[in-house]
Parts: sequence; C-alpha cells; structure tokens
Amino acid sequence: MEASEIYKCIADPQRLRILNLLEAGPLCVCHMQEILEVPQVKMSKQLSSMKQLGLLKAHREGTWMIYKLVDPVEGLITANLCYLREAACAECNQLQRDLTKREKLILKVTKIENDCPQEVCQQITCC
Amino acid sequence: MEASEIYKCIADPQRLRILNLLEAGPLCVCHMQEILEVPQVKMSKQLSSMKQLGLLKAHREGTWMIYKLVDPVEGLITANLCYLREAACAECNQLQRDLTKREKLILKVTKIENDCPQEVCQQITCC
DNA sequence: ATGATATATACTAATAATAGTATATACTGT
DNA sequence: ACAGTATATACTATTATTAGTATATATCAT
Repeated sequence: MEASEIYKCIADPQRLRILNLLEAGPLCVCHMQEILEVPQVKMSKQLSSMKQLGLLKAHREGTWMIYKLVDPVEGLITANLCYLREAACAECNQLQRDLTKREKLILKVTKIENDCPQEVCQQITCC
Repeated sequence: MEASEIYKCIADPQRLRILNLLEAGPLCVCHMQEILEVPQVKMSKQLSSMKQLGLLKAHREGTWMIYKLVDPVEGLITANLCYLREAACAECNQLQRDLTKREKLILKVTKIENDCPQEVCQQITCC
C-alpha cells in the first residue's frame, strides 16, 4: 500500500479515530458509532472505504458487523497512532478519550446489559 | 498544528517529496523544480500552501527564493520521513532517489556552475 | 410472514482540491 | 529605462471528497 493512500485515510480525524479504536481490539459498527457520536451512514461509508483500501476486515455476528484491523497492521498506521497518543494536539487528546470511552462501553454492554458481540466482549475478563 | 492538517499535506506525494528534500537542508524553488520535475506553477503553489500552513518559511536571495523547514521541525513530519526512508513502497524509494538527486544538483550548481544560493551551497565543503 | 434491529448502498447536492493558462511582481545586469 | 530570470498570483476549468436523504439488505425474534 502506498504511503499517500494511508495519509489520505488518516487525514480525516474521524477515520483516524476509528483506526485508533480498532487498534485496541475489534468493535461492532453500532458501538463505534456510539463512541464517536457520528451518524450511521457516515460510519458505514468510512468503514467500507477503509475496508476497500485494505486496512480493515469485517465479519458478521448475528445482526452485528464486527470490524478489525487486518493482520499484520500496516506499520505506518501503528507508528502514527503510537506517536499521536503521546502528542499534544486537540485530535491527539481525543484519541485518548475515545479509548477510555471504549473501555467503559465494552464493560457496559458486556457486564451490565449482557449483550455484547462475542469477539468484542472477549476482551474483558468476564467471558 | 493539528495532525490532520499535516496528514493532508503529506498525503500528496509531491508535497511529501518537498518536505523530504528540505529536511536535508534549504533549497531554492528552481532547484526543487528541477529535482522533482514539476511545472513552476505547481511548485510555487504547493510551497506557498505549506508556508501558509506553517511548515515552511522562505527568504529571498537575489532572484532566488530559498525555502526551508521551520525550526523546530514539526515532530510528526520528522517521524514520518524517518519511517518512510526505511520503508518499502514506490513513494518511499522515490524519497531516497530525490535525496541522491539533490546531492548531485547541489554539487553541480556549486562547484561546476559556480552559481548557487549561498545558503544552499554552504551545505557542501567547498564554500 | 411480520416487525425490529443493524448495516450497507444508491443517488444527489454541496464543497474542496487540483491543474492550467495567463499575467504580475521582484530583482539583476546592461 | 529595458530585457532577462525567478517566483507568485488571479482566474477558470476539472476532478475528487464529503454529506444527506432515502432505500435496500441481512438477521433475528415472534
């Protein structure tokens, strides 16, 4: 994959946030939507463009679609996320907040609502 | 500066190449033009957009305009150039070739033609 | 089969980015 | 003042990206 394609992808803050979330583990669309507070259409279109680009893959679990980063993760993505998580800019702080929000959400849907896609809830110790 | 602005900038291979060249030292417009083989208008417009963004600064030396990276160089730029110079993709290889071409050109204009902007030719041992 | 939930796609409108041509400016040497 | 070189800008045409609304598909529970 060419570098410019990757940069074009992460030049959109929303897409960068998606990659940031997924680097921490797979997530289903509706939960990403909830974390990022973005309309469904936009979410879906961005995910599909990233899938097409070869950064993400998806599979279905019931009515949920679970997205994850392809393995191995594109090095340029990893390197930049790593850099940004330490850096100081509005967008960088957002990435941290998103990860926190993700933790809380997974806990909620898993332990409290008991309604979590298997692959997502596996990330916490209860199941 | 927000990360997305920087990514939008380097998402254009041409602009990335400019940053790559300038990280090795200041250069005047016409020499960058020669190295990148790009029309004057395009060169000028890209430089001015990067200057406006706050990544570059310029000063005049006779009829030449010498561009350089602002100091300190934006960390995200440095980190990415560093990564890409080691990486393997068409654009990454191009960056290496550009640096070689830059060396040769500076040598030519300095030693052979004896017609080099002071700040540029300072980079080689002869003057 | 029907309704509910989650997700994707088609289509359109709106906006932004790029490229090209022509022209302008700044400086130098004569 | 004039010609030549280097660079920048204005304007226009073209193309790409994004956003929004409506609609379609897939799965599940009843």
